[in-house]
Amino acid sequence: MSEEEMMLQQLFDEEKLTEKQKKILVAAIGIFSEKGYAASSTSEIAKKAGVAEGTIFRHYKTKKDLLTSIVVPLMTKLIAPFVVNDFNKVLDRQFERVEDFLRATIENRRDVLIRLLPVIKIMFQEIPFHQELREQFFEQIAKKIFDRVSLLIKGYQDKGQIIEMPAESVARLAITSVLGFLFSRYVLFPHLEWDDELETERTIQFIMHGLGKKE
Amino acid sequence: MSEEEMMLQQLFDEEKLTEKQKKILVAAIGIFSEKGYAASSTSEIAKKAGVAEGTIFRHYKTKKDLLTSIVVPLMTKLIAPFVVNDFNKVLDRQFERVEDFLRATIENRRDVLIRLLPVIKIMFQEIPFHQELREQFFEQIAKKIFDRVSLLIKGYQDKGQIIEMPAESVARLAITSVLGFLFSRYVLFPHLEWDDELETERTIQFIMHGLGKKE
Amino acid sequence: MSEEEMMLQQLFDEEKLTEKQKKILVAAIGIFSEKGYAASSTSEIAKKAGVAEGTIFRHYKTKKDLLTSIVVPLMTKLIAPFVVNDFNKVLDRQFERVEDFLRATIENRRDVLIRLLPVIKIMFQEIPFHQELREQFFEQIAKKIFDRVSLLIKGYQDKGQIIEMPAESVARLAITSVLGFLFSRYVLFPHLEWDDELETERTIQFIMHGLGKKE
Amino acid sequence: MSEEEMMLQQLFDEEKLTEKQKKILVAAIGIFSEKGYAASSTSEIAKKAGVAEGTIFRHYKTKKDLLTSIVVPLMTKLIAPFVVNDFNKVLDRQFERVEDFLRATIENRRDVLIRLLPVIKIMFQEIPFHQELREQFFEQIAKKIFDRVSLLIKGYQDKGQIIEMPAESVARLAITSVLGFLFSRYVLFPHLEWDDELETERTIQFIMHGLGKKE
DNA sequence: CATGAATGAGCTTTCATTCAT
DNA sequence: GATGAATGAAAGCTCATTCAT
Repeated sequence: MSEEEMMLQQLFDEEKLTEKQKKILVAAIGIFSEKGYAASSTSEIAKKAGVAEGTIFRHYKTKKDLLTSIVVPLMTKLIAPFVVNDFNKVLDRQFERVEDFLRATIENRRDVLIRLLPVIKIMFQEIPFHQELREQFFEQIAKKIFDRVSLLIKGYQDKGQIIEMPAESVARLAITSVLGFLFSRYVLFPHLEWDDELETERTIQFIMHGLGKKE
Repeated sequence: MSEEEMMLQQLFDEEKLTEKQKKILVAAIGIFSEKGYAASSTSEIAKKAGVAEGTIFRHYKTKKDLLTSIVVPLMTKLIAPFVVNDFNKVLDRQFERVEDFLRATIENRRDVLIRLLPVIKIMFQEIPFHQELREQFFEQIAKKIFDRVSLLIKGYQDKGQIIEMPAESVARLAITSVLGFLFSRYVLFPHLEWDDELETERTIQFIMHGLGKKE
Repeated sequence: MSEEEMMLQQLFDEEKLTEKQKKILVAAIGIFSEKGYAASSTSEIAKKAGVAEGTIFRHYKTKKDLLTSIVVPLMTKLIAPFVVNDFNKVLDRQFERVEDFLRATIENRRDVLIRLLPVIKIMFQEIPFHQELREQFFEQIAKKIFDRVSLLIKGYQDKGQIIEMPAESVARLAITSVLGFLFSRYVLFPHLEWDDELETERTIQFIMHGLGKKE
Repeated sequence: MSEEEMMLQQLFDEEKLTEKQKKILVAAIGIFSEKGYAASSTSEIAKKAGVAEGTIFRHYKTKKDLLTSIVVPLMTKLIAPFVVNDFNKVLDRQFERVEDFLRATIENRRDVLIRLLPVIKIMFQEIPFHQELREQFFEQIAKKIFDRVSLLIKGYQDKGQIIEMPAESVARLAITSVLGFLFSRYVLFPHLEWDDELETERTIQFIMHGLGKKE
């Protein structure tokens, strides 16, 4: 329960949740993430949460409401570091070199991501099928993160550290590389042995210098 | 219907499909891809296919069978170029430079990918929830492609074109970059305007040289 | 079943009903009439009809649909004699005296009413709670019957058989008297002993001459 | 609130009702009358009354209890004038002519009826489905009123004002005429324009002399 | 007294699957 | 082979009622 408690705290810290609500959320996250939203039944969630089925519907008007109550706070959480201005200002100046910035970002977000992995999985699974989630994701997350990242990129381009290329393309390439790493590491092949520090470093080096050998 | 016909031909060419079967498959792909497997009903598929509900179950014992009949041929299709030996031999020698190989591969697979996109979407959506699919995917696809790609990588490393790094890492970085591009292009932001040739080139350059500026 | 068969025939003669549909309708009429629409459960109807609950919903999309399918044909049936023109023409001329017309009308509708009594009960019970039924009732039934009856009244007024009074009032007084009789006879006090012929005659005499003694 | 207060006072004057109880009763009457007893939920009543759901069940053991607590006092109220002996004695002598008695009765009861209309509607809607209500209605109301009215009728028959006919029939004809008027006026067509005084008079004249023209 | 969270039985409805035609 | 009516289990959800606070 401790690990789950931490996940809940990460996601819902501001809100006041009763004991039953917590149990429902933990159970729902577990089952949604295991079977997918549509294939999960509220009765199964209730059983796993140890509450009556009616209790779920007292707190969440519909099953979809339950999904939303899980995914939307996640979105807020994910963009948090990009919208907190102080943090941004620090960021810009703190890291002279791109490599340092990348390393810090990956380190910084890694344990949040790991802890929230089940919820992130739900989010990506369900985004294609629920318009409101999709809209929220693109307008709240994608746009905001992109704006923030664009500024950073331009900063580093001005310093001559990053090649001249539209920010869109730079952002796409860098972000997919980082996410590709995390996706491989934690979703596709979590069962393999990973030297996290080494692979992080390799990913960063790749982003900076590619795979080609300089002669 | 022509576009769908082509998709079917791509996927099921060897098998003999009756007219009704084709309609069922096309309808199922459409609905599975739009709503997800679990949220799709066989009655809706039957209606869209213009057949009776019973007809679906005459050809596919269960709903899951229908899913399998759609996704498994796709897997076979996707690895085809990597297992056809002749093609491989050609590949190895044909492209002196990594860039040329990457360019050719992307070009080569792009329209297959586009045409099969709905089915690919279904595959990735459902893999997490169906063990047999997952196993098939890892053992048939991931492993075979990785083996093939490893050989290629070692070849280019021997030629001194690619830096020394374990093939696993090289493969991961290269593949996620290519897939990240295609995913951004065709799934996340298909509505944006893309200069395909230019972005392909940027992706290749990124894989080879990264984002860092050489001074 | 014979009595119920006749009821169904009266109500649904034009439509082709399968055996199961008939059973569902008969069961639904029985239970709706006994407990009221809202207090009846589809599972109880299914059990009484001897079909699976799903079967009900194959034929009637919703529970409300089932209600509508029962009540709307009744409305059509009830106004039938007033909209069939031939019948009307005959009516006008056939009965020289108002008394004869009233007697014929009561006789004519009595067994239809008795047979359809459970459905009529449902109709009046549910009209206050379902707008579409209410609208249909007022526009289809009330208006059409009133129009027809108004003409008759004016005819008899012209012949000097009925006092001068607006048709609305005449119609109201006559109709409520007839319905009041039938309501008392078949709904409120069906368990009392009734001399039907005698009470019919009394009702007619009352409509014509009232309760006051002429000296 | 004033109109509702008056309704409550009419119905529950003897009992001591707390503020919450009054709100519950008013809300329940409103919702029962609008949707019917079975289709009304206690939670909706609680919300409309502005109390917690539990509060309803503190005052009324069950939902049915709430219905009974509304309908039974109504019955008592409705027969009140017929069982108060003094009033009866007065009645008998006060009105020489039947017409005057009818006029006085209609006038006398009209505003009570209007004010209690929602409750009366509930009563008639639910009587068919609740045996205790039905029994109470027949034994308390119907019988008592009939007894009282029979006496009156015989009195007027003795005076030669009413034709010789069994009291049952006379009562039925007179009562259905009066109720038919009130039902048309206040339930079926309340939206039409009514000249109340005129229609009352017409109804009385009809009861006395019928629709037939005397030659 | 009053509250409202919690309950679990029961509701309407959907669904994959079967099978007589 | 194809059909679609029939099934009954299970779905999401509502509700009257209870009870700790």
